Amino acid sequence: MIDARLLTTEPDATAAALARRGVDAAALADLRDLDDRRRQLIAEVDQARAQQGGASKAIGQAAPEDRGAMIQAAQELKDVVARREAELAEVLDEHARRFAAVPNLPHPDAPDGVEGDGVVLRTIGPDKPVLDFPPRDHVALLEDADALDLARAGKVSGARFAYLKGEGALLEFALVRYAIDVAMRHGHTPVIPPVLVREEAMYGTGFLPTDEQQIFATRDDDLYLVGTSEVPLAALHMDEVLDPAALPLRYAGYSPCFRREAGAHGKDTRGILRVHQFEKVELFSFVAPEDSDAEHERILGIEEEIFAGLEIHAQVVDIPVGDLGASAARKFDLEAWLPGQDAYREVTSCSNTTDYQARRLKARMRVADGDNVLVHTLNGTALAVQRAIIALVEQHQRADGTVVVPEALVPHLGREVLFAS
RNA sequence: GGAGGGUUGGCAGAGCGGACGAAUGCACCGGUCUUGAAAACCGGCGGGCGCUUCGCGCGUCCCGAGGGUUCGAAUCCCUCACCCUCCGCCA
Repeated sequence: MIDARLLTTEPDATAAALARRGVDAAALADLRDLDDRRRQLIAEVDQARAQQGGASKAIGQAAPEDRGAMIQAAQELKDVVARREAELAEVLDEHARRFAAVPNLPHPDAPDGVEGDGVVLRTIGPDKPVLDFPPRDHVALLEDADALDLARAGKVSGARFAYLKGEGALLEFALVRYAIDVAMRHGHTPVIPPVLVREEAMYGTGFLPTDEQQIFATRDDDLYLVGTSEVPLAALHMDEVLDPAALPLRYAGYSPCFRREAGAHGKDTRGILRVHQFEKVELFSFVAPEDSDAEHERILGIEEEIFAGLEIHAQVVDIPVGDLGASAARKFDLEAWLPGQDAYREVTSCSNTTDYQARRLKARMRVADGDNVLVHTLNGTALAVQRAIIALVEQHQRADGTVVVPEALVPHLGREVLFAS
C-alpha cells in the first residue's frame, strides 16, 4: 500500500510516478478525495466520542438521584456516535479496498516499458556456451539418467509435478547447501519457515487479494500454501517496532513453493521450468529506508555470485515499470541461458518493495526523536532449485549426456560428473 | 481428538462495571551524589489514528483478535486465535 498522504502532500509527483505504471490522474484525485473524507470523518467521530465519554464520566460522579436524566441524555449521544461510526466504517472499507489496488511508486531509475522491454545491464559467469553437438534439454538429460520422473508424477499428482530422483535429488541438496553457504557468508540467517500461513500473512505481503487465483488454499483450516518463503519471512516481523540497532535483519529461507499457475495453461508445459511445487532459497531483508537501494544492489550481488560460482552464463535485467509486481519499486532478474530452449529464461528475481509491503505488515523502526517509521523490505531469489538444475545441466552437458559439475558444487555434491553410470 | 487453566505496558504482575492507559517491582533512559563506578534518591519511560499557531501540545482508540450488553467494559456475554497442564495419537 502506498502512503495515502502523498496524494495530498505531493499530488503532482505522485501522479507522475504512478502514470508511468498506467494509473491515471483522475483516479488518484478520487482517491485523494476519499482520503480527505476519511480524515474528516475521523475528526467527527473523535469529537462525538469525546462528548459521549464526558457525559458518561459525569454520571459516575453524580449523586444517584441525579443520574436518571443524565443517563437519558447520554443515550442520545450514544446514537450520534453510532451513526458517525457507521459512516466512517463504510469509508474505511472503501479506502482499504481502493488503496490496496494502487501499485507501489516506481523507482526513478527503473526503466520505462512493458514486459520484454527489460534493460540488460551485463552478463555474468562464463561466456555464452557454444556446444559442438545438438544440445539436449533438461528433460532429456535428467530422464535418461533416471534423475527425473514426470510421467509418474502426472499419475500421482497431475501435470506440472515432478519426482526428482537419485542424482536429481542429490543435486537439490547440494545446490541448496551451496546457496545457503553463500547467503550466510553475506550475513543472512538460514531459516526454514512455515509454508502454511494465515490470511493475514498473505494479505500483509500483498499476495492477497491480488494473486488469489495463484494460491493454493486448504479446505478445512483457513490456511494458505505459500508461493514463496518471502511470505513467512516478511510476516516474521509483522506488527513489530524494530530496534534500529538490530537492522538490517537478513534472512535466507529455504522452503517448497506452491503455485497454481492459473492462466499459464499451455505455457512452459515441458519439464520442470514451471511447476506447481518447487523449492527455493529466498533472501529477505528488513532495512532502514535510506539503506534500501544499497541493499537491493547487495542482494543482486549475492545472486550473481551464486550463479557465477556455478559457472552459469546469465544476464542481469533491469525490469521495466510495466512489468513490475504491484509491490515492487524496482526489480532485477537474472536470466540464464538455456541451450535446450535457445533462450534466456528467468532464474532469479529481486525486488525492492520500499515501504509498500511494510505498510501493510506494520513493520516499523523505532526513531529516537519523532515518529516511528516504516522499514523497507527487499526480497530476492538466492536459488530456485528446479530452474537452477535446468540451467546447470543444460549448460554443462557433454555430448555423451553426462554433465560436468562446477567446481564450487563438487564438495556439496560429492562428485565431479553427473549421470556417468 | 478429550478435559481443565491461562493471554494486562520490554519483562514480571495487580486490577474483575464508574475517577484505569491501567498499581507495584525489574529492566531501560536522564539527573543528583561520587575521583570514577555501584548503591541510594529524584524524574522519565507503549502503540495507532486525527488535529496542530508543528512548540511543548490537544483529542480519540488500543488490557490476545473480532463482535455484543451498558449512559459507562481490562472487568459481564458470544465467537475465534494462541499458550500451558493432563489423557489419547504421532515423526
